[in-house]
Amino acid sequence: MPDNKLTAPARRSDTTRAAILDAARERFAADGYERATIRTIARDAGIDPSMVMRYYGSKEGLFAAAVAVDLKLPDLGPLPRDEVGSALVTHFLAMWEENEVLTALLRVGATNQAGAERMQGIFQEQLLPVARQACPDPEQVPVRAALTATQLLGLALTRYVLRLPPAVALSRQEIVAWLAPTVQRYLTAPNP
Amino acid sequence: MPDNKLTAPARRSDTTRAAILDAARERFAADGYERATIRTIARDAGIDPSMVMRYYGSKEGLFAAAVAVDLKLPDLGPLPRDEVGSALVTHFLAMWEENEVLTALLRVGATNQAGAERMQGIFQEQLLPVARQACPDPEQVPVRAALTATQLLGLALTRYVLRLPPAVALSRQEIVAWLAPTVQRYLTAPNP
DNA sequence: CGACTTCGTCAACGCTTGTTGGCCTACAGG
DNA sequence: CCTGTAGGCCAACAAGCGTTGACGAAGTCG
Repeated sequence: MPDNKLTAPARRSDTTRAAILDAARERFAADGYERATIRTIARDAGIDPSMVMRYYGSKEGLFAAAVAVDLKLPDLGPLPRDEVGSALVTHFLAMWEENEVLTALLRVGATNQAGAERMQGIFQEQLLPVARQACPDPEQVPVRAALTATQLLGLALTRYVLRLPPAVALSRQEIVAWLAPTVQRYLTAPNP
Repeated sequence: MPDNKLTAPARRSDTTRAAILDAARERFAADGYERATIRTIARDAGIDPSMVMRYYGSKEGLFAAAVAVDLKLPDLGPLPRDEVGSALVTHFLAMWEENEVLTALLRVGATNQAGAERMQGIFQEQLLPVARQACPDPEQVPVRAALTATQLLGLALTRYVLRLPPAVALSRQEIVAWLAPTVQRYLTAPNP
C-alpha cells in the first residue's frame, strides 16, 4: 500500500492526534489563543488534557501544529494581466470559507505576538512571490503586496471575525465584483 | 469657574481615575483583553488593584470606560463629491495615529465577542451616517459603508496590529494616494 | 476638636490555567 | 504465554487571575 512519503511510521494514536488538531483549530478560530484552553480542546477531542501535552509538548506547540497554513495561491503566470485581481479575490474567498484555520490565525495574530509574526511569514513566503508575477516594477512588489493584504485581510476581518452584518450578507460574486478592481489596481496600476 | 456640563462633582481621586484609564488603554492596545490584567494595569498606574475594582466595578467595566470611541468623522456635506474618499482616509489615519484607543478596540474586537459588538455599534452609529451623505442610493448605504470598512480596518490591521513591514513603511501621503480612490469608488461609484 | 466620608493598602478567597508524574490497560513481538 | 512499550486517565502542583472585605490614613465639614 502506498504510504505517505517518508514521514511518520503510522502510530496507533494517529486518530487521537488528528482529533486533537481538529478540536484545536475549531477552538482557536472561535475563541482566540488565550481563551482557548487545553482543557476544553481535550474535552472536544474526547480525551484527557495530559494527552495534548504529551503529543504537542505545550500550548504553543499545539498552536504551531494546528495552524499550518498553505494558501495554495494560484500561478498567475498563464493568466491575462487584467484578471489577476479577480483570480486572487476569488481564491481568497474560497480558501477562507473552506478552512477555519485562517480565521484562527487572524484571531491569534491580532492578540499574540507569535501569531503576528506567523502572519508576517505567510505574507513574505506566499503572497510576495505571487505579487512578483503580477507587478511590473520589482522594486514595488512589497508595497503592492502589502496594499493587497490590507484589502484582503480587511475583508476577512469584517466578514469572518467582526461579522459586520452587511459584510456577512454580501454574496461571493458581489465581493469579487467590488474588490477585484481594487486588488487589480494595487498590483498592476502605475503609481497614483 | 466654568465647569463641565453637569457631570461629576470633581472628586479628589480624579487624577488616579485618569491614570487608571491611561494605563488601561495602553495595556489593552498592547496585549488585548485577556492578557491585559488588572494587576499590571494597576501597577502601571501606581496603585492597588482593588482601586480599579472600586472605581470601575469589574474588568469589563474598566474596558468599557477606557475604550470610549468617537471617530469624529467629518461632515461630508460641503465637500466636493470626488473628495470624500481622500477626506475619509486622511481623517482615519490621523485618528488612528493620535489615539491608541482604536488599536485597543480592534485588538479586543478580534478576540472578544463584546469587543466585536462594540465595533458593530461604532460602524452603525458613526460610519453609516457619513456614508449616507456620500452615497447616492440610500438602499445601498450599508453595503457601501461595509466595503469602506473592509479597506480602512484592513489598513489598520496590517499597519498597527500585525505590523507588516511594508505597510508600516508607507508614508501617510502614499496611503492616502492609494486608498482614497478605493474608498471613493466604494462610496460613490455605480454598481460594478 | 470631633464625626464622617473619601482614598488607598493589605491580605486573602475561590477559581482556572498550563503542566507534571504516577498508574492502569491493552496491544505487539518473541 | 509473557514481557515491554505505547496509549490513556487521574490527581495534583504552582502560579496567576478577578474579586472581596477589613482596616488605616487623610482630608472635609459641622
